[in-house]
Amino acid sequence: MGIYERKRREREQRRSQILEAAKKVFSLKGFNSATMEEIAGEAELSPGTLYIYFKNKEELHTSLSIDLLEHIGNRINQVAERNVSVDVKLDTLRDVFIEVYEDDAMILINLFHLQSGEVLKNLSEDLMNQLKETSAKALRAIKAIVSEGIDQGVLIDEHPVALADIVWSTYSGVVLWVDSKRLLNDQKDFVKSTLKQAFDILKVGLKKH
Amino acid sequence: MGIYERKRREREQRRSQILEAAKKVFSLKGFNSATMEEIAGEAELSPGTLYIYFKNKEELHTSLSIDLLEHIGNRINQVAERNVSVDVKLDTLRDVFIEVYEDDAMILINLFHLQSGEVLKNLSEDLMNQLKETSAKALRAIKAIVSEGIDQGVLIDEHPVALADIVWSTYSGVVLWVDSKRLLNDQKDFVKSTLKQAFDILKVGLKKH
Amino acid sequence: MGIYERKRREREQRRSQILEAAKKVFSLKGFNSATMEEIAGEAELSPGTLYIYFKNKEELHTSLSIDLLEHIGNRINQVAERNVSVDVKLDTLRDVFIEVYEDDAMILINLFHLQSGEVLKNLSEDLMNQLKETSAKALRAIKAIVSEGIDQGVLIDEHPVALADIVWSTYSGVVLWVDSKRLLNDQKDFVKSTLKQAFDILKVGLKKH
Amino acid sequence: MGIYERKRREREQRRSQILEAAKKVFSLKGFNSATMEEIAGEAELSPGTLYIYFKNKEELHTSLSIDLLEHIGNRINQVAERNVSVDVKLDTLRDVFIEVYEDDAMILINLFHLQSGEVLKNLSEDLMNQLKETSAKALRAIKAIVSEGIDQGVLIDEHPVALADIVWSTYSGVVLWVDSKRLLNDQKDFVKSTLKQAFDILKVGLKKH
DNA sequence: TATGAATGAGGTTTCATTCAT
DNA sequence: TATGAATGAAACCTCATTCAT
Repeated sequence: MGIYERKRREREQRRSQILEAAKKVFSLKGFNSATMEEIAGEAELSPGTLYIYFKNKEELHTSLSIDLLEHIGNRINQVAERNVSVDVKLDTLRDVFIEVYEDDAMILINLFHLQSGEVLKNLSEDLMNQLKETSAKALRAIKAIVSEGIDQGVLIDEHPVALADIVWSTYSGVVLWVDSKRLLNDQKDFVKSTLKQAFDILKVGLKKH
Repeated sequence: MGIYERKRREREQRRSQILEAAKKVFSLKGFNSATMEEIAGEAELSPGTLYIYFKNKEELHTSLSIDLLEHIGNRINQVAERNVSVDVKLDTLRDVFIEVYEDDAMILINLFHLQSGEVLKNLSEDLMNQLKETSAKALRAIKAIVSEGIDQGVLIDEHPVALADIVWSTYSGVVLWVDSKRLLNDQKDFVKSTLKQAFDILKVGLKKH
Repeated sequence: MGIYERKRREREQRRSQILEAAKKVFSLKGFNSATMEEIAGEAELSPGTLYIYFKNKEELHTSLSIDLLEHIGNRINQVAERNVSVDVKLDTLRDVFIEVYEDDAMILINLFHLQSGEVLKNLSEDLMNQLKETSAKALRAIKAIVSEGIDQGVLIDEHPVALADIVWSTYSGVVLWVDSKRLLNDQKDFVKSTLKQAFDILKVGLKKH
Repeated sequence: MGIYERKRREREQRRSQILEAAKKVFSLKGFNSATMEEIAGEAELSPGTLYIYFKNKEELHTSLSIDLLEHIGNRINQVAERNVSVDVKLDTLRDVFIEVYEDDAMILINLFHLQSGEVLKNLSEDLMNQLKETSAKALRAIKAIVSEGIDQGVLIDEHPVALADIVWSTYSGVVLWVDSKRLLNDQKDFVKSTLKQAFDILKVGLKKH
């Protein structure tokens, strides 16, 4: 391995190290209460180093979101490309959503909160584009499934982009709301079961009757 | 009018004056970027005065949310009490949601963001309870409609509380997501049309087949 | 009773009412943490009213101190004027000090803390003079006893003013120190017993041998 | 000198720099009127830097007191360990007290004022313990001298802890009272002479007759 | 005289970000 | 590249005091 390659890997590894730490701290404290110093400490690095790899706090946070979005997009694409019926695909999509939630509940919640304009203001154009693209990709993956259903006459005859939005909205809505209900009312965690139920209902609603 | 009554009205009016200003500034800047000084300026009052009427920034923000939640709850109750079929009630519920969004988009968005635990930490127990209660009330109103449908054998045979959660989740999900899509992609505002579509699909999904 | 006389009495009573409340609150919270609003509340009056009777917070606090100083001065004078030996007078003086401490520990402590220049800066010249005079009066009363002892050849041959200062210093020193020891070390209240002991030792030290 | 050692020294120096500035400003204005910004200015540092070295204003002030207390404790211990008579030790103790006053009058006065519970509220448990321990150490040093005298039958047969309290009380009492007399009556500074006199009297009072 | 809502200056503190080493 | 001490702007909030009623 050449010296250049080794350097590149080291850089890559540092980046991951920081992202891992950031994930932990953001999950625990939320965006505003998390401090760069704390993230640096968690990553066993100094605050200054964080700024070598990420332009600012917003970009660090957004990078996390992009990574998760990318992961979600990939998983959905896998579903879309499988050689099964649309009906099964919708069920599998639902299960992917649940699985992602189970893996990384807090980051997912933060991702949906990022949908607030407030955090997006300090992003560099570059990262903003990346975020847009990754987000769009995930949506396109959903749209692919929906489109297939429409083409086969299985799903209702609507604009597939709009339907994909509704699928995604249902996802974020359930996650945010049921999670916050837990905070407000000290209830148990019903996110998974509610997600399942919501998507079962949604599937019926989407079907041509 | 007695002096006592006049004083009470003046107080009430000051409070509204502050809430009105806060609504404007929070809508424009979001919770964190909005400053108490700016809100005070907008209300043509001094910063100190804000703290006579509201214990801190969080409580001022939450008061806005409570007011809106109360309004929503009332509107839903009106729907629930009408002497029409469940089918019509669901359509009217959808229209109420759309109407509320049209009246006060930014505050509604802030309300849904409040579902993040971060803002809830500095609330007095009193206001917290008020928030919980108002929130629960709105949910109960939805549940009433759903329960009626279940009892009449029109809607699917599920726990009405869970169904109410799903209805509300759909609402918050669509509002947050489609709004953020606008921010991300500079698209036009599709919230209203998407809300309509989402609830039409949801209604079908909820129906017994 | 004429209307003028009644008004005067009412004023007097309001003043006492405020002083009483201030004593309570200052004792509980100390000078800085006590707020004018809280004192007003305790006196069942409005904040504004306090400023009719006292120019500012410092003057209100100082008025309390002056009242206590006056009381101490009177009690010492009673001792000085009694027809008993200097030896007995010194013992009685000691007992007066202990008694005053028992009656109003916190105000006495505040009085000694007032000896910090910080509180004295906002006083009107008028009140400052009053404070000086009352303070000097109490000291003169002690000096009278000490002088008598010197004249009779019972006490050591020193400047009586200096000796009076030492007596008073011992008083304030023990009260402040033993009280703070309680705060620091959660010890029991040894002020009274230590006062007794300190003055017994002091008496021996003052005596001509 | 290694890099680690140099860094440590730099840190140490910064700390001293801040303490020095704080001493100046607290002495001039007293605890409440002194502002962190002013101290920062005096130290030619930014306000934020102060908070790297001291948790808050109270801790900065208390650190000054602890340093002085430590110094006093050391000086007394030197006296206690000398190979001279108790009588000489008591005289030397008195001279140490006077010397400390001469070196740092204002900080000593602030130290005695710290004995007010008000300032102690924001202290970390750690610093609180440090304060307690340093304070106890100084007292123990006095107690050692007194105990020796009691054991040798030179001093009166009392609990040495109580006697140490009385010695310390006399110190703080004279310093605070005579200093405040200067403020009140614009008198000259009699603290040193009064201290001398007070301890001479005290010594006689403590002696077995 | 009494009220008490309103004022607004000013203080402490936090923390993202920089930069000399 | 990595460090981490230093920065300094800016925010929240308090509360003594005022003044129109």
